Amino acid sequence: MTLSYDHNQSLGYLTGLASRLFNNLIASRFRAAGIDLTAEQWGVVMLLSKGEAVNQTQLAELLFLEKSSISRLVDGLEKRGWVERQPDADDSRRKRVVPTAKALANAQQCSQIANTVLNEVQQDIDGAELQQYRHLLTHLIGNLRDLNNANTR
Amino acid sequence: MTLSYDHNQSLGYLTGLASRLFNNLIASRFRAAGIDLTAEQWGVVMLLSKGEAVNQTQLAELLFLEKSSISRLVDGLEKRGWVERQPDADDSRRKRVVPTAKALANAQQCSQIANTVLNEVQQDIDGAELQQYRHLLTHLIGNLRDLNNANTR
DNA sequence: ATCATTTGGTTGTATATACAACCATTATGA
DNA sequence: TCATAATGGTTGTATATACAACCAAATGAT
Repeated sequence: MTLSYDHNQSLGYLTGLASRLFNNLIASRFRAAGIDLTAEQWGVVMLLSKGEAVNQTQLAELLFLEKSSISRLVDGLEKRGWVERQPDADDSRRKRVVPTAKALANAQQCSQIANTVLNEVQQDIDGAELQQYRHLLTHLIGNLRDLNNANTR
Repeated sequence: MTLSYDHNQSLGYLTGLASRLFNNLIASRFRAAGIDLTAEQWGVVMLLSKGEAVNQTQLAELLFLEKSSISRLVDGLEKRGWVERQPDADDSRRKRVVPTAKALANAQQCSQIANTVLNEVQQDIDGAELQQYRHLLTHLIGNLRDLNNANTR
């Protein structure tokens, strides 16, 4: 059967593949360094360590994830001792997600590993091209968000 | 805490986000068209419909997925009636994964939907830029594959 | 003040995926 | 030919994620 759709040229497919490879690589580097953290979990720990988020709703907004996904991500992090859920004094529905001492002690090293991976992946690519690439990627994300929202509403 | 790592500029994070948005959008368009297929499943049905793969090992190679992931993907497709597992005459370990009549009848429409999504996502982007982008993305995937393999071996 | 709505989170359920252990079958080499 | 290795798949287990249904607390409108 002949289909006009060409998977290997499809941005959707290529992007998904790159994403998986990225996450796998980060996870395996963390593992090798004795850090029990997935790429996705690192995103959360990072935001919390930087103080860019203090509760789950904020995490969901920053990471563009469903609140239920955040809930489970935080479950995993709590189980592994990277974060703790604490009650919020102002609003008892809210839960403060606080990085533990372990998180704060390891964030720097994790950050370095993540940066190293990034540098290795980009090593043979021209900086200006990369800038251009990131710019277009961000643009695509904007389009995708709009299209997804258009469907929902 | 100050970390050198900048998530919102990180290719890993951005790529993962784009990937999710892509898959969600495709899935929701299929759903809207009454097609019970995820973006990932579409990849399999597409390869089978085009005759680019006939067994699970080939699917795994083309999609860069673990054989166990393919196994489950095919389970889902079989359950929904898109494919059938058939014994291979030459090698009884192998299983032929054959698209059903339903798959063949719907592949064209799926292909169109996937193409439409792609076009909408890229609509306001210059063709040459897009070409450049895809080229770099493919390059990045190559680097990621090398790095992942270097870790494994 | 009261009732309806919104908000912050959790839980049930389903798919996507990796990794490791396993099973059966085929291929290889001594 | 027989023992060993390689191959093709499946299954157990764990995480990531979406969506829908749900609960409790806070907000708002009358």
